[in-house]
Amino acid sequence: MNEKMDDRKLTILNAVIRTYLETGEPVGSRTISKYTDLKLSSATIRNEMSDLEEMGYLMQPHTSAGRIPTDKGYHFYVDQLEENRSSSVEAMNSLLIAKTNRMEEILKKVVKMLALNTNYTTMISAPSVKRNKVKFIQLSRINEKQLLNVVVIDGNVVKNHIIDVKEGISDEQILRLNLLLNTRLNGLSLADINLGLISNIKEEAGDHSDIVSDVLDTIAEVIRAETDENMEIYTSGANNIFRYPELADSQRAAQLITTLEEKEGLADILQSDDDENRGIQVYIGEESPVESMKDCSIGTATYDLGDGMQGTIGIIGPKRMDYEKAMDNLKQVKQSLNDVFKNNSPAD
Amino acid sequence: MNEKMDDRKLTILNAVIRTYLETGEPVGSRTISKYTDLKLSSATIRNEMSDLEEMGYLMQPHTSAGRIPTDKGYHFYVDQLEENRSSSVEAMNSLLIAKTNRMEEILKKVVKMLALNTNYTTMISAPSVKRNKVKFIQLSRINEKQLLNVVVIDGNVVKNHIIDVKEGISDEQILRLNLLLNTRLNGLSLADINLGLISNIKEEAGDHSDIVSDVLDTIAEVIRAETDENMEIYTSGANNIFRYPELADSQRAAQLITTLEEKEGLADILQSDDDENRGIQVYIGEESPVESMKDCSIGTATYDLGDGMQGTIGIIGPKRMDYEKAMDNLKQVKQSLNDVFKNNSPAD
DNA sequence: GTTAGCACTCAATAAAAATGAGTGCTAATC
DNA sequence: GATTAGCACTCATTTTTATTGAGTGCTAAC
Repeated sequence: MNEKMDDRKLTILNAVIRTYLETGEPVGSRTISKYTDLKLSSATIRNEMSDLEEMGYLMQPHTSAGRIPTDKGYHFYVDQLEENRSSSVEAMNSLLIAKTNRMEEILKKVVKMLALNTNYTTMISAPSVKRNKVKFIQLSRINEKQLLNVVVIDGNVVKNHIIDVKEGISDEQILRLNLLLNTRLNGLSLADINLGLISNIKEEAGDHSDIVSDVLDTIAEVIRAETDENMEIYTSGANNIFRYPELADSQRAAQLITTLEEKEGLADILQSDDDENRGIQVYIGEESPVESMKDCSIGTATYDLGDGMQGTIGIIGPKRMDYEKAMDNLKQVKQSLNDVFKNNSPAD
Repeated sequence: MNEKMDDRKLTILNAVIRTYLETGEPVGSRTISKYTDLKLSSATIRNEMSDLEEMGYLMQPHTSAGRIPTDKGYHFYVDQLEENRSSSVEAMNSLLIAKTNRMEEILKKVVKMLALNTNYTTMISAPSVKRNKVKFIQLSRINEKQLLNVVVIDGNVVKNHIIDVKEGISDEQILRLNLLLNTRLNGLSLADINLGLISNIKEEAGDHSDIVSDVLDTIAEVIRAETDENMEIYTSGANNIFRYPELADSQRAAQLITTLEEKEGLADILQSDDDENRGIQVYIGEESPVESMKDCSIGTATYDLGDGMQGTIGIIGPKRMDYEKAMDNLKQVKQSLNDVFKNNSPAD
């Protein structure tokens, strides 16, 4: 009963999976008997496949159909790939990326290119730093009743906000506030700015403590914006799900589209989990953290721009996706992003 | 042969269309005979419908089926509505909108709410001004080698950019540059900033003409970004297309999704066409400017924030959309947006 | 251990029949 | 002359039945 995975079984399992990836149809014993080198009759294959089914790698969609891989079967296949692969995708045209220097533009371009290359749906999360520190604060006058407040944090993320002031404020007072805010807040992270410090600063600010509140709100907002929870995420190639009949029926498609549009739970997939950044992660079927993607497979890779800034790229496809291609592409994009930003610090 | 549209025909036509809007099924004579007050037999209705078909308002999908409206029929119906309608949608919760003050957030929220309310796909274009003027320019030092350049234009659209400087620059020089740039450029539009002016400024800037170039580039970028061509557009409720079988088949759906994702041609629909801003525009079927929406109807309304800032809201649905509801909602959102911004100048 | 052979299963496809909503036309009625 | 009842006819849709064929499991022979 409890069979052991021998060499021949392995060959057959791989053949079945690879064939299924191509065709999307259950694959029968006769097909394999012809497809492989090992000259075995369909009957023998049949016995082996029966064993593989018992072992949990294959299954039949119904009594008298060929076999298709189970999630476990896919996983076995993917793990195998991961070991002895060498990327073969030609380098992405880095120039195309380097040309524009707005982070948002780059990410959109990358995710689009990836979707185009792979014919799958893709997503990318904007890089976010682990511990964001305030780098620079600037208040300046726009007119009598309005001030412009600019906050820059690590990674040159800039946030501006217009503050309405009721009573007049002199240029000198603005200067003083600038000095105060910068000396007290620069280099601090969100955690460092505690209530004691805040009331301290407000006291020093005197009349204009309300402006200080406003500035602090802005700081909180920009740092929060860079945190995992409301991570910026871009997607592309949603239409590609219609290439794969198993995902294209109204029910599933509507759910998927909704997920992608609302970006529900995508953050869960794209959070750059462990620092043990071991390359490429693959979620197959039920393993997906997101309900609407239980029929999909998802590949992710984390890219790193240095200074602790990192984000994640993801590819979403059917379970019978071309894992080799997907993984190669992920690896490639990851590398390209790392390279492009090595000597480059683009501002948003 | 050439019948005239009398009162009874009109009642019947309206009945047919209204019924079809509900059911999506071709509607037969017997249904109408029961549905309307005018006590007529199915046979009579049949004759009238036959006339209406000849006149181009109705058609049969196949020989022995009920009638469905033609594009012309829909149009007749919609035009009729437009005349004697009084909006009945309860006011959108303006507070919800007013709370946040980032334009982008507002638009996303509005378009989402609209999609939720109507169960159609919705879109909105960010308000753009016709003639953008520079309002405020600020250069400030981040550190030894970097300057932060902030440009504010009409409508409080803010753009910032970090400039790398090779050689050192003194605080005094920065002050001088600020003065120079502001005195020479404030209040000017893109068209006003010509080559003569540019070389003048550069000359005055002396050593730091390269910084001036950088600043000018930023100005060009921000003003260009606000122009019609790369108008910012937000969409929501793409998943709603799956509610309507006539749009939900893979073919059509994939095209629609692609259009929405890439925002191909949406700008054409949302351009706030004529200043003769006559309320609500409806494109039915073939009238759509976008290929993938030839099976849809599109309603648009232009909103106006004053100062010549205007954008457009749009609703995309099946041809048998609930025009009344859609138009009411458009009217309502338009009004709300106008109201909310009346005393409010949010910064992006 | 391998394979040929055979009975059996079952989704998918095709073909045939039944249904029923709706029409157009004609002749009778108001 | 407008309205209506009645009837034969059309045609998409649904239901039913048959046919096909890929694939399996099992057994017996090699």
